[in-house]
Amino acid sequence: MSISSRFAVGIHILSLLEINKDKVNTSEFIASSVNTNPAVIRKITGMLKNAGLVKVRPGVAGASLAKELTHITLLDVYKAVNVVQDKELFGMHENPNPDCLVGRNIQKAIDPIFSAAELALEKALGTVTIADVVKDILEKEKSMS
Amino acid sequence: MSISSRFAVGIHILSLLEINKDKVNTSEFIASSVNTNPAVIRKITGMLKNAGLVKVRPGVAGASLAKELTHITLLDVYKAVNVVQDKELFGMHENPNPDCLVGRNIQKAIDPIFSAAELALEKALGTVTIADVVKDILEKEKSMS
DNA sequence: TTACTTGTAACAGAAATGATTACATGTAAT
DNA sequence: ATTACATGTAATCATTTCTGTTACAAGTAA
Repeated sequence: MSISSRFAVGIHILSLLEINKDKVNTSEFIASSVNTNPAVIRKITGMLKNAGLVKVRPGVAGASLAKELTHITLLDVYKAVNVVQDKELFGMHENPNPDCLVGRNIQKAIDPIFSAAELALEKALGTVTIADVVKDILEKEKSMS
Repeated sequence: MSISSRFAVGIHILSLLEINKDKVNTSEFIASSVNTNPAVIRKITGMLKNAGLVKVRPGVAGASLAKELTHITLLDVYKAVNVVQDKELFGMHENPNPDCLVGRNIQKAIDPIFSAAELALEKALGTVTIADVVKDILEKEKSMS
């Protein structure tokens, strides 16, 4: 089981919008870079738009960043594309037996632990910005020559 | 999307084995506490056994802990029940376009970031032991009276 | 031999993902 | 206003994963 690739695609889109900002980034063009269907891109771009990360307008070709590179963290993207509902990274078995000491207390015992782990994950994502990713992409490109 | 509840169930099983260690913990009994099917319990218990966390024998009723409480971390359980393949917590879109600057570098750029986040998650799980969970369960029980 | 348990495989329904198609809606240029 | 083209969105489909369920072989002890 993996967290939906929407997250990775979201990062891809935002990086592309920056690196290719002088041209018109249609869903079709972005789709060709990601290697998927334009409708998939439009859906994800819509989510990024709702989160205030991207500017797009119906009927008008092209998307662009709505915020500064350095002010968009991967956590923002993660939250934007809804890959994990809040406090639900870890699935919990429902209805453990209330007649059992363990059954009636396990959820309350585990919950804060799962929350802490989830928070650690999000904190890690919050320290990286799209600017970092873009920089890295350009560096990897250089080092290929 | 959530990580399989096998993880939570695994924690439940191990806690139960400790708290109920004076009795015989058959898959049927455990299943009644978790509120699921015995076959599900046997499958998960089998995984915990393979990881050296639990003792079970074919034909002989009951399971028990194979290690000390304080030496079983939630990370051990997490790894044991195979809810997430190593380095695959975050799904990645396959085959981005190699003819695109972003497409051909995005994976290498994102990979270490995803790994770091995954590591942060695992580190958080590594700091908690089954002993902590058991203690918490007993405390929650007390505070209910 | 009997009674019971674990180990496993097979199968089914439910939910999520990603791709695809289709089309309504919106915009701008002619 | 008409035309050309892009976005927004819903519907559908194949695939995968999960959880539960059933069934049964194999192991153990009385």
